[in-house]
Amino acid sequence: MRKHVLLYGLLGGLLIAGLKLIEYRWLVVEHSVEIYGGLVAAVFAGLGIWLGLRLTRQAETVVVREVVVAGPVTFVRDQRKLESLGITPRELEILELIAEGLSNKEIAARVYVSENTVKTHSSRVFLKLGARRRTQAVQLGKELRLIP
Amino acid sequence: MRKHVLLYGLLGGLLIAGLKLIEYRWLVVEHSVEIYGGLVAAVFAGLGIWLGLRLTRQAETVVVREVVVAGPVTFVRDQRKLESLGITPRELEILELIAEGLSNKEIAARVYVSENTVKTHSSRVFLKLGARRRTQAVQLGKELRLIP
DNA sequence: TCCAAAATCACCCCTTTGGGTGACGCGCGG
DNA sequence: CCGCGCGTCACCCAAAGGGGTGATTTTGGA
Repeated sequence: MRKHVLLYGLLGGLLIAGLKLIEYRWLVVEHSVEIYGGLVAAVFAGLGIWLGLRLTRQAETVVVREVVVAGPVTFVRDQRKLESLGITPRELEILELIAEGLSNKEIAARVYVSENTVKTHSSRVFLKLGARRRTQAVQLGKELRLIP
Repeated sequence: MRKHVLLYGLLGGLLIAGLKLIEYRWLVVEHSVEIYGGLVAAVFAGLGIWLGLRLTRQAETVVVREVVVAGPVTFVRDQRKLESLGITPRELEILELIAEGLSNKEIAARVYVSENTVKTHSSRVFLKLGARRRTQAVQLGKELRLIP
């Protein structure tokens, strides 16, 4: 900004000097005042426009438009809810496998325990979730952010 | 833009007239030319700056920045997959209710049909999805973007 | 008007699931 | 050392789910 003012003043001074020269050398005629005024007006108007453009060049209005992008929603387990419900890690594991659509028998084979054990875990987790069916348990588990 | 030029000209004319008045009424003194030039320079410079600002006012730079927002992902049903699997609207409806954790009996009460009908629909939808259990059907339905 | 798809309902049979109870071992902290 | 929580397993029973077949009605379009 200060630089602009200095430049402005310098150019003005040079112009005045130039005009003085012109006035004393070959434009000392009648109506020279009008010509002089017109010249000054034109030059300074141009200078003003240039200066105005200069001043507002960096005055860019940055508009940040937020765009919702379907990003991979990172799943964060709600540990507090998990603890408040008293769901053990094993029970949660069984619930996850239930959510994958596996039967008790398949789950038993997956985690190397008997089907009866899987039934016990699932029964407990249903009790803690207040679910009557495994589909309901899955729905509740997802709602409560216990499983992805 | 044309308006600006006209305004500019008009103001310039008025200024000239004003200056003429000043010159002939009470500023007919020595060095009046310098004063005259200074005035013209100052006024036109101001005018130029104003004009420059005016012209560049609408030169806004819009920066679009994409921001990942964990927004509620709007569910869009995959109609093509639905058709390719030959799943009827009614069957889809039943699948949705299954996904909500309802039993066949509850679904029957909800849609005002017999439990046997619900069983038929669910059986068909399981067949079309290649699911053996309702939990698996739900999981597949969500994967295939048939249900939210 | 007639056909085909969709929707509806019923019955049988078997599997799976859910609920309840009881029991055993293991590890940890009082 | 004893209790407690957790994980494990077993058995029983009732309810729900799933597969198959067959049938009727509704409905939308050729």
